[in-house]
Amino acid sequence: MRRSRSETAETRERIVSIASNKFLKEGLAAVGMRDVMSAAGLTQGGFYRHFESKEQLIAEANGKAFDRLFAMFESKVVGKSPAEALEKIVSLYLGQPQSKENTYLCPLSMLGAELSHCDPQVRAVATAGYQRLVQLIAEHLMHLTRAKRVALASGVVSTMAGAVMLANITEDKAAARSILDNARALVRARLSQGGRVS
Amino acid sequence: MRRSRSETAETRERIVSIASNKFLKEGLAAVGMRDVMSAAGLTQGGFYRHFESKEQLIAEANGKAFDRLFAMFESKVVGKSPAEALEKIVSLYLGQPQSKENTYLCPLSMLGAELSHCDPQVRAVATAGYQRLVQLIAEHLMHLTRAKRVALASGVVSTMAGAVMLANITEDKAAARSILDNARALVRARLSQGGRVS
DNA sequence: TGTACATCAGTGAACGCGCGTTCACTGATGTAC
DNA sequence: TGTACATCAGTGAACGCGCGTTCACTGATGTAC
Repeated sequence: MRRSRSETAETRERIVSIASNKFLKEGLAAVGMRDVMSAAGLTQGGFYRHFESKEQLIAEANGKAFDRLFAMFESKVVGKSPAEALEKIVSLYLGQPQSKENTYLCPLSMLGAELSHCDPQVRAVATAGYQRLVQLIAEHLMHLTRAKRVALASGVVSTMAGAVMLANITEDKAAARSILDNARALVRARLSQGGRVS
Repeated sequence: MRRSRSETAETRERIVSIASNKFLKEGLAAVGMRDVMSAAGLTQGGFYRHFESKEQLIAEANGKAFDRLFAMFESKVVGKSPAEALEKIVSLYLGQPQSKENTYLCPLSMLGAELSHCDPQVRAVATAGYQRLVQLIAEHLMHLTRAKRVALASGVVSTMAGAVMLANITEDKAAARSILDNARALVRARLSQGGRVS
């Protein structure tokens, strides 16, 4: 039975949102269309009224995940000094594996290599998310040329994404924690020298 | 038709070796038993004469990938000073996405999050590989207590694994290269200050 | 050492299953007059 | 504003497919005497 425009739009958003959470927690391959649709209170067949394919849903779900992540970062950082903001962003990013709510997760670290086997549309979303993360870090750095800020931020993002990914693989919680702590220490040490090479 | 003991052992090794390459390049989910067996010149049914399940093959294939990687590192590093050896290992690790042969790849960066959804056996192999990599880096560091060397090495491994993972997602080769270069610069800067926090 | 038998590596068809996707159908919503 | 019709969101069965795994069978290898 046909739904109103607003209902249709809400349903679509709900599907993307639920899919986003499921993909981030269970991986792209492990989540099927039936899983997503039934979690949204719908049946399988309705999926293709909203999306062309699973790949399209993956692309949109990851776009949404990035949007949520950055909105959360910005909300937690308003009014802070650049140094404090940077510290906060790093803490929030590295806190992903231990966060209780689990609602703000980064596709780069949660899906990682799986993204590299997706179609160009999905990879473009992932690459854009990566660049946005680098920009966010870079704009809180000081005393450097723009190019050097971006270069430093890029390294920091690699460290953070790698640490979260590795922490998720580790079953031992203490070991996972120390991976995150060590990444944090490395980032902090590198940032506190302000990009200088000794 | 039954094979001799040595033939059987060779066949088993060949299957693991081929599986290892395929998993690293295509991902765990994308590689099927038929793919592996036919690439080894065999038919699907024979698989279960050698392995109990796909998960067991994944565990052994990743174990083999780590063994190959570390053997390669050691062979390229013999007779070098600790500092040179460290530089070489970092270069080799970060060179994975651009290497022509593609025979020495690290499961951590090539499979990443996919490993965190595997069974405990596979995750244990991945965790052991991670620790081995940390040890390898740590033992080439100087002027620090053992605990500090391990902590620093852990951060370096996060950076390298993250950078390779991110570079693989990026379709633009120049962008991928700069991710790797920036990671390398960060690692180098951090190592050259010898673990000090300024 | 030679013979008789048990073992088992490898074959290829088949199993059950869940996947992504399609389809005919329903009935409320949107549109045209 | 009211009526008649077209649209289309959602349903649930069905499709084809490839997956991991099993199985009866073959025949060379290994073992026991």
